[in-house]
Amino acid sequence: MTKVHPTFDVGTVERVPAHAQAATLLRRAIQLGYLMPSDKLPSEPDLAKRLGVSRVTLREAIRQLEGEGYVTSRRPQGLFVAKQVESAAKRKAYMREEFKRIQQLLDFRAAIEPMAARLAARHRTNKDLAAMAASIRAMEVAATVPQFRKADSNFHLAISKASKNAYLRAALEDARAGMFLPFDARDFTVTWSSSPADHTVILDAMRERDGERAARAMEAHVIESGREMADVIWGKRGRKSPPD
Amino acid sequence: MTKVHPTFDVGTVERVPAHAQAATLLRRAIQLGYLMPSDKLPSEPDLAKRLGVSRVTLREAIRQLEGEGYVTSRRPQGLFVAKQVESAAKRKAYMREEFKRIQQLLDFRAAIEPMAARLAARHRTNKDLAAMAASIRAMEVAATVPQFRKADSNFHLAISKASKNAYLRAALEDARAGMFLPFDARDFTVTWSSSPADHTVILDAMRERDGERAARAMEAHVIESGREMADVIWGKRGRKSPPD
DNA sequence: ATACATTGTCTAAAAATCAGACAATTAATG
DNA sequence: CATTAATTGTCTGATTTTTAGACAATGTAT
Repeated sequence: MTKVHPTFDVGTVERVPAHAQAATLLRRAIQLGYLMPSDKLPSEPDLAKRLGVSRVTLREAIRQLEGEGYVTSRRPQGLFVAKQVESAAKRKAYMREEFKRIQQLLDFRAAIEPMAARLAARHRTNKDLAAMAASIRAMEVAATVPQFRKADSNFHLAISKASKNAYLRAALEDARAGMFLPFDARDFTVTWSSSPADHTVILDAMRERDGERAARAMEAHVIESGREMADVIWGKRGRKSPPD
Repeated sequence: MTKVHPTFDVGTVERVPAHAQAATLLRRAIQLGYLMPSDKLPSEPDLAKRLGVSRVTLREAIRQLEGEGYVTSRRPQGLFVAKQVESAAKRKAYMREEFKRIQQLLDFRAAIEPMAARLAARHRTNKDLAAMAASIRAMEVAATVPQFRKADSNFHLAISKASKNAYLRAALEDARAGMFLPFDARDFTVTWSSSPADHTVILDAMRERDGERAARAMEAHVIESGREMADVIWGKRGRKSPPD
C-alpha cells in the first residue's frame, strides 16, 4: 500500500545570493585575521576575479560590508579594512547574546579537536610539524591581537590538516570561523595567557607521535580556552594585555 | 604603508543552483532512510512548497535523481523511491574504493557521537527519551534492512537532537548521510549483530542521565560498528541475516 | 599641471527562478 | 465499461540575479 510518509521533512532550499556569499568570505577573512585593520584590499576587478564573481556582484557585497563597518572606501585609492568594526560595548553585548551558540561551539570543538590532534600525532609529516612550530613562533612574536589570532588559528588548522581527515578538517575550519565571529574585538585577548604553554605541550606530543597525549593536551586546551572565554564574557577577569 | 596582503586567499564563491540543492535534500532523505524504497513521494506542487522552490526547479532536481536511479516516475500516480539504486557487486566495489573515506568518517563519528551522547544524557527531555526508545523498538521489529537502517538512523539522530547542540547535530547528520551512501545496499547488514544490545546500554545511560557512561557506550558502539563494517568490506565475515 | 589607477555609474544581455495555465495520462471508482 | 480525479508533462511570460563591458569621475603622486 504505497503511501506518503507521514513525518516527511527534508528541510528547505535556501538560496544564498552570490553577493551575500562574497560578503561572507570577505567578512570571514577579516574576522580570521587574514586581512588586518588598515590593510588595502585588491582592486575591484582583481578581487572580483579571485572571488569568482562579477564586479557588480562584488560591489553589492562591498556595500553590505561598508554598512557593517568592516571596510571603508577611500575614493580613488581603493578599499581598506576598517580600523574598528563596532564599539567594544556593542560587541560585548553581542557576545552575551550569542553565548549559547558559543557554548555549543566549544562543546563541538571539544569533540573534534582532540580527535584531530590524536590522528595528527599519528599521521603528521615533518612538514606538518614544521608548520605547527612556525605557527607557535608567530604566536610568540605577535604584537597585536589580530596577529596572534591569525597565528593561533593557523596552529589549529595545521593540526587538522595533519590529521589527514577531510571531515575533521572541514568541521574544524567551520568551527573556528564561527568562534571568531564575535571575538572580532580588539579588546578581548582570550586564550592569550594559557595558550603558549598549551601549544608547546601539544607540539611535543606531535613530535613524539604520541596520539593519546596529544588528544588529552588538546582537550585540556580547548576546555581551558572555553573557561577563559566565559570569564571574559561574564566579566570575571576583564582585560588582559598581550605579552611583551 | 598600506599594502595588499601577499598571501591573500579568501576562497571563491560557488553558486549552488536551487535545483541542485533540492536534489541534495531529496537524495539525503533517501540515503538516511526517511524515504524508503517503493515509498511514494508527495505530489510535485506539494513537494515544491515544502522545499521552498518552484515546480520548475523541483522538476530539474527530479530529473537529476531519476538519472542517478534514486527515483522513478510512474506516470500519473506520482514519484516513487527506486527499489534498487545500483547492483550489489557495483556497490561492493564502490565501497572498497571508498574505504579510506569511510575510515575517515568513522573517526569523525568516533569524535562527535560520544560527545553528542554525553550532552544528550544531560539535556534530554522525556520526549527525547521516548523517541529513542521508539527507535529501538522499531529496530527490534524491523523485517528488512532499509527498515532497520531507518530505525538505527533515527536512534542516532534522536540523540543528536537531544544534545541540544546545533553543531553536533548538523555534523552528525552529514556524517550519517555520508556513511549510508555506499551502504545503501541490501546485501550488507552491518551492525546488525551488536547494535541491539549496544543501543539498549546507551538508552539506559540516557535514562539515568549518566553522561560519561553514555559517551563511553557510544564510543564503544561506533568503534565496534566500524570494526564489523571493515570485516564485511574485506570479506572476513561475509553476510548476516536479519533477526526474525 | 598631468598621468594614472581606481572607484562610481550605466546599459544590455544572459541565466535562473518563479507563477500559473492547460493538456496528457491512467489508476481507481461506480 | 465509462467516468472521475489526481498527477505528471509541457508551455509561456515575468521577475530576479548575475554577467560583461564601456565610460565618466576622482584625487593622489609625479
